[in-house]
Amino acid sequence: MSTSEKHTIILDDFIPYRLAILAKAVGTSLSKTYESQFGITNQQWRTLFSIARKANCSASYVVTHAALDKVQVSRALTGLIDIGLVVRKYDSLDRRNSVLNLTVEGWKTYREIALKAEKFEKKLLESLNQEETQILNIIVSKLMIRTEELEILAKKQN
Amino acid sequence: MSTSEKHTIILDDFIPYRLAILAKAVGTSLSKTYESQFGITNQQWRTLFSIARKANCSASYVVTHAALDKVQVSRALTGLIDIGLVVRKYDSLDRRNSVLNLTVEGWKTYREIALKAEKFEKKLLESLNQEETQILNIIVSKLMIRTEELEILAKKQN
DNA sequence: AAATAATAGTTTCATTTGAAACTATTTACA
DNA sequence: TGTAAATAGTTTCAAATGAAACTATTATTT
Repeated sequence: MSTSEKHTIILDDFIPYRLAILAKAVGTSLSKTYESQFGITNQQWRTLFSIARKANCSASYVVTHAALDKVQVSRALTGLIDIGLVVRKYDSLDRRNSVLNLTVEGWKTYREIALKAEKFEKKLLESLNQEETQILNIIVSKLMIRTEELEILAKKQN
Repeated sequence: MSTSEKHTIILDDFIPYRLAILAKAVGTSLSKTYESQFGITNQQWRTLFSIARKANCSASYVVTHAALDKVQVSRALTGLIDIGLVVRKYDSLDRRNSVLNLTVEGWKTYREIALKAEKFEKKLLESLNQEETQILNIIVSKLMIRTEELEILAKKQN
């Protein structure tokens, strides 16, 4: 074995790479089920789903619950308000906080997209047996936690 | 249960979302281990790794083996050649095809990044037991295949 | 052999992105 | 009370992205 072969990483077997490819493929496939029909971006539907889950929430709530940054949420909201799916008011007790809600049309769109998303997920998971689906969820949770741990470790070394 | 709650998708439980978040977190964490030190982007190291795996390859080879599009590969190569990690010649039998190789410096950088990447993957997978790691690989493969199937099915319906 | 199509790769341009700077409001504290 | 710090959200600007148009070369057709 030559020196150059000692550390040969086969991209196809490298977990971070595999996860990136898979997540992109799944995400692209899913987005096709709503983007053209509803004219909504991934960031917008994540925002929509966050507001659906918690009425009267603020943009900050969306930031933490949709894993978007505040710039993305600000832009997603502008779009959603423009097309009449979301209404924004401001908290009278603290006028910095927005108070977000879905309109009737917003709820309708939300339900339609949610239905499609559920169907998509169901079809995707048909390829796994019940045990695998369960373990997948456990593994994803473990890897998320581990990644955070590694981040903290790395920071300490700087 | 109200109509609006019937199809409540909790983002945190939605597999496509979970995969996206996980892949992004892992990718960001990994990229920190090489981006600053080597001044190399994700696309560039994927390109580097593809060439390391197959000397004298063409840009098209990189396109298929690094899951990048031809624009990304073209730009990654420009950068890698600029900083002296890759040399490009052209196939004398078909001058459209490039013939790519790592320089001595390219091999050195490759080995250093490969070592870091391996360590990172190892640390990441420390959170899983051996069985889980195995199943993870099986699941990722199955989901990749399933996503392709769903894409084909969706296309047929248009 | 000339015209057409196909392939490999690059450049252009319009859009997307995200960090940093900014506005507006509220809180802390001197 | 007035000044500084913090918080919520928006805008700006420069870089990253990707589709489409482009160049260069080779293959195929007529």
